[in-house]
Amino acid sequence: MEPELRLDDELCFALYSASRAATNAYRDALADLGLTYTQFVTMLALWEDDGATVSALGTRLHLDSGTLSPLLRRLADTGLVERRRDTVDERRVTVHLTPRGHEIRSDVAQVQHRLHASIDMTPDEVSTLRSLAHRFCDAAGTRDANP
Amino acid sequence: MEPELRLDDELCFALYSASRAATNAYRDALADLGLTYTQFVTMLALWEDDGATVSALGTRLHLDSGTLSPLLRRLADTGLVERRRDTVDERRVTVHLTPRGHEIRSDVAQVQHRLHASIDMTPDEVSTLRSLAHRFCDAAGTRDANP
DNA sequence: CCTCGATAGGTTGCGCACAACTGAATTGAC
DNA sequence: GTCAATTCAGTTGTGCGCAACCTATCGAGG
Repeated sequence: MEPELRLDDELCFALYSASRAATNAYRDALADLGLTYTQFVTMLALWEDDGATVSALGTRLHLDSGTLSPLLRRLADTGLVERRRDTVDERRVTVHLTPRGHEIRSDVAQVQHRLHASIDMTPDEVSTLRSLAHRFCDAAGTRDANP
Repeated sequence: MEPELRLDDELCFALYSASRAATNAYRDALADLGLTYTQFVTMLALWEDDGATVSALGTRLHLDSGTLSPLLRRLADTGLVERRRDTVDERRVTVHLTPRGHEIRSDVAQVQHRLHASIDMTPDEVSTLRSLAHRFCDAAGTRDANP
């Protein structure tokens, strides 16, 4: 007498599978550049906003310091970014691209272009999927704060 | 001179964000039932196919034994499933729902129903998003084995 | 000043995901 | 029948993702 609960009918499972499929599609190409998937999206955020604070990156990527702190340490270890304690407000840490961090941008763009081309979906489908995913994000992200 | 590389234009980031938003939406309700998100989808698979082998679950969920082995151990520890070494082929392990594993199905169905209702999207949008996500999965999942 | 609350970033612990590997069981070629 | 290749589940190691917690710093009110 249960309603559905069919795995393939669940939107959440479709998104979960699609997200991991995307991550896996990127894995090898990004590994050649010494990046993981999350490090890659963090670099995307930094190419848009070099010198952002850790919390600004967290807002942009929906990640908290528990994820970002060690991730940024690894990006610093591999020489792609540099972390500086803000002199005005010493609680803040700003993240800056190194020359090498700027350099790999074109390599990453190539990887992107190659993977986009290999996906057998029309531009319309891709566009619809992307905007619906954003809509879902907004709809699900509105946490009800009922006191 | 770089193409785009805008975070919000990237399909992969939209899927990655949406997937995590879904997981987060489920987290609290599932925690009340003693489940994590991956354990929840594993239970969905088992309610469809009780007694499946570990590798069958892996195929269904796109997960490998490195993820499933410890996960199934935890589900066994909490008394929701039982693992049995197949007597015919002793390499195989079959996973069986316990009475408690069957019991919580209705609770999980309620959680699902509640969360589905709280998403502010039309049935059409949900349906389109789900089928496009499946399409993306298939398109990205086809790994090219070029020797 | 000084305290109090809020904020920023870091650490710890747990549970995924996945690669790489291990060992046991089975299958296939001969 | 024997042995090499394959299959299956499990283990190890790394890197997220997130909750819970910690410390240091800042800002406002007294």
